[in-house]
Parts: sequence; C-alpha cells; structure tokens
Amino acid sequence: MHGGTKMDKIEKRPRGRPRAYEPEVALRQAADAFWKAGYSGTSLDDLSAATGMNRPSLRAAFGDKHTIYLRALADYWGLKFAVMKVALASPGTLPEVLMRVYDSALDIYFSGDEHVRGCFVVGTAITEALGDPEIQDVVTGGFRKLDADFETRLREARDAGELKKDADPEALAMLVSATMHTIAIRARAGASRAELRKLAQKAVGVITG
Amino acid sequence: MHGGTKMDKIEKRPRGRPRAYEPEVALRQAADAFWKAGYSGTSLDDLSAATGMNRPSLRAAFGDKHTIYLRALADYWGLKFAVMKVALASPGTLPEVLMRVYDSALDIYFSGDEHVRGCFVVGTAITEALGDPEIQDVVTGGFRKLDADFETRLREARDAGELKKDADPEALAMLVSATMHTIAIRARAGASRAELRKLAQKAVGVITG
DNA sequence: AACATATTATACGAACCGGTACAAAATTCA
DNA sequence: TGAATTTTGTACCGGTTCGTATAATATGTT
Repeated sequence: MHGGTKMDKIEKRPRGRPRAYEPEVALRQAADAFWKAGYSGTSLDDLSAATGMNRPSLRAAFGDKHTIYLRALADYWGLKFAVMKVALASPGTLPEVLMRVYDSALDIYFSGDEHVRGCFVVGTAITEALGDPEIQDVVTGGFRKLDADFETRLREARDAGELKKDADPEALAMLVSATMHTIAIRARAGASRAELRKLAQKAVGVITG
Repeated sequence: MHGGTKMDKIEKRPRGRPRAYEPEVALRQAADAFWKAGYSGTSLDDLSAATGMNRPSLRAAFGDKHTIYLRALADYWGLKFAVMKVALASPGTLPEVLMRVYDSALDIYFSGDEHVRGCFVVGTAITEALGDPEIQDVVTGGFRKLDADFETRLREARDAGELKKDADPEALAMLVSATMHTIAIRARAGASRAELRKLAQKAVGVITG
C-alpha cells in the first residue's frame, strides 16, 4: 500500500519541515473537488477541505486556483488518453474494441467514491471554456487528439476489411466521439451506467454497420 | 420597434410607479449572462448589469438567483423544443430534415451578439446538475423529450421507406441526439459554425445510411 | 545546542456575494 | 391637492472568497 514502484524513495530528505501531504494525492483530491462542483463552484476552502492542506500550503505547492485547475485538467486528459490508447489497442473485433473504449470511459465517469461524476472535461471545462482561452485550448487539443486516435483505429479496421471499403473513417470517428460526448453528458444528467452501456451498444451497432 | 403584436397593450396601467423594464426582455438578458459564464460564474451584480435592473427589483420580479436560473432554463428548453418541432415537421427527404434540425440548433448556438454561446443546457446546466436535483430533473426531462421526438420522426421515415426496414429508430435517435451533443460541446470549445455543419453532414450521412 | 531551512497554521484584509431594510420616486385614485 | 400604491435606488448586513503576512513547527546542518 505504501511500497514504491521504483526505488522506494530513498531520496535524501530535504532540508526543512517535511510535507504533511503527498503532492500527487493532494492534486487528485483537488481534482475531485472541481469534478463535483465545477471550477466556479469550487472555492479554495473547498480545495483545502478536500486535500487537508490549508490555503497557504495549497498556494505554495500548486499555485493559485486557476493553475490548480489547469493541472487537474491536464492530468485528466493524460488519464483519458492512456485509457483510450489501451482500449483502442486491445484485441478483438471492431465492435468489441469500441465497447472496450466505452466501458473504459464509463469506468472513469463512474469512478467517484459515492456518486457519478461524468467526464471532467464535459462536466467542468466546457462551461469555463467560453471565457477562458487557456482552458478552451486545452479542451480543443484533447478533442482533436481523441478524434484522431479514433479515426486511425477506424481506418485500420476498414483496411482490415472490418468495415465496408467505402466507409468514411473521419465520419465514423466523429460518431464515435459524439457517442462518447452524449454518454458524458447523460452521465452527469443522472443516467445509470447500465443505461449508458446499452446506448453505447446501440451506437456501436450502427457505426460498425 | 415598439409596436405590439396583439392589442398594442391597451391594458389599463396598474396602480403604482411603472416598471422601468419589460419582464420578458430582462429575463432574456439575465439568461444571456448565465449563458456566458454559467450559473456559479454569474453573480447577482452580473445579472443586474445585464438587465439594467438593480438587485431588489430583480428579486421582486423574478425571485432569487436559483429561481431566475430555472426560469431561464425552462425558457431555453421551450425555445429548443419549438425550433426542433418546426425542423422535424419540415418537408423534404430525411437527410434534408435532419440537416434542418442541426442548422436550427446552430442558429441558437451561434445567436450571441458577439461570440458563440453553444447550448445553454450543455454549457451551463450540466455542470450544476450533479449537485442540484432540480436542475438535473429539468435537464433529463428535456433530453427525454428530444430523444422521443427524434425517434418518432425516424420511425415515420422507416415506415415511409426512407430507411431500411430493419433500421432501429431508437438507436438512430440516440445518434441524432449524440450528434447534437457533440456539436453543442464543440461549439463551446471554439469550433466554427462551418466546421460543425460539416460534422453534421457527415453524421447525417452515416445515420441515414 | 544554535542556526538555517522549509513547511504548517493562524489570522488578517480587501473585495465580493446574496439578500434585504428603508427611503425616494412615479404613478393612479379620490 | 393629497392619500394610496408600486417600483426604484441607496445603503447596509452577515458571510464568503481569494490572497497573503506573520508566527509557530519540524526537520537537517554545523
């Protein structure tokens, strides 16, 4: 539970008073707070309560509220990219792979300790994106990457004969993303995991012909 | 510019000091403010500035912040339902009708005086839905209605021979909604109207076979 | 033991927040 | 003209928000 993966932190302790938190853990807890109530709906006191750190420590460790949010957002994209990469590279037929994509996404959307959370980007960044170019850029970049990854996999499927020869990988990738987006939205709106999985199955059925 | 549509407001003036605003106009201006920055990101002072009304008047006329937001949300759904109904009942082939659906939605999403706004629900209500059951219910109800309207139209199309006999109207309706949702999200993330229209065309192509 | 260093904890400040009391203003009615 | 009625505008309230200055604490170094 505490064992290190690489060198078990034999790093010489730094000079002063030791930290009372682990940066990675605290940042994840901060992200959880944003995930629940959004950027504007989360105060520094909320972050303080979520992490156990007081405001000055929070500031010293991660910067101001905006910076903390951007870090949480970047971490979320990192997780999503990694999970999607694994799912897209998994073996099986195209429908199986796509269902693995959606099941992996649902794992994230329903990863809250008690309740649903939906997608961090759709649930918190989309609202802020209009008035915050920095957030907007990160969001747009992430969508572009996922679109491209889906399209690549669909092109492979077409070339492997899993789709009709005249199938349009770009168009189908848009629908794969669209299905992801509708699931993200509906999760936050209260739909059950079973319901969303069924939706994904129907979408995959149409997309793969 | 000021002429009435029905009876030109010959209604006898009420007793006291006359209102300095038109309730419908003010409510729309308040909705615009929420639309830009979200529920948590909009203060009563913001609403006051947007409507020209001071806080006490705002309160007396429409209730507290939460109530004002719920009214704006209900009005938005009303507009969206009406516009979708017109588009779905319009003449033409199924692809033409669906493109009219998306063009109508884009009319709303790009109806801001200066910038894009995206979908009011996706852009502002989804973030709050998790922690606000009242908002969540309204959002879910709206989605359900639109899903049903799309499905009805698709079933008609199938029965009219515009879709394969074994087409699944429910599955296709999910994809019609999903495409709407991805457009709503991407609009807020900064995509251009032309780009989104192209996306819609590709999606309609796949959906209608 | 004394000092240097890094973090934590408390407390403060200025601005903002949602909401409201109260007086001033504008109108109708008698 | 003056009373009644309704809205507006100002000012205030308690609480929150973000940020920071400052003191206390816990460690390594000499």
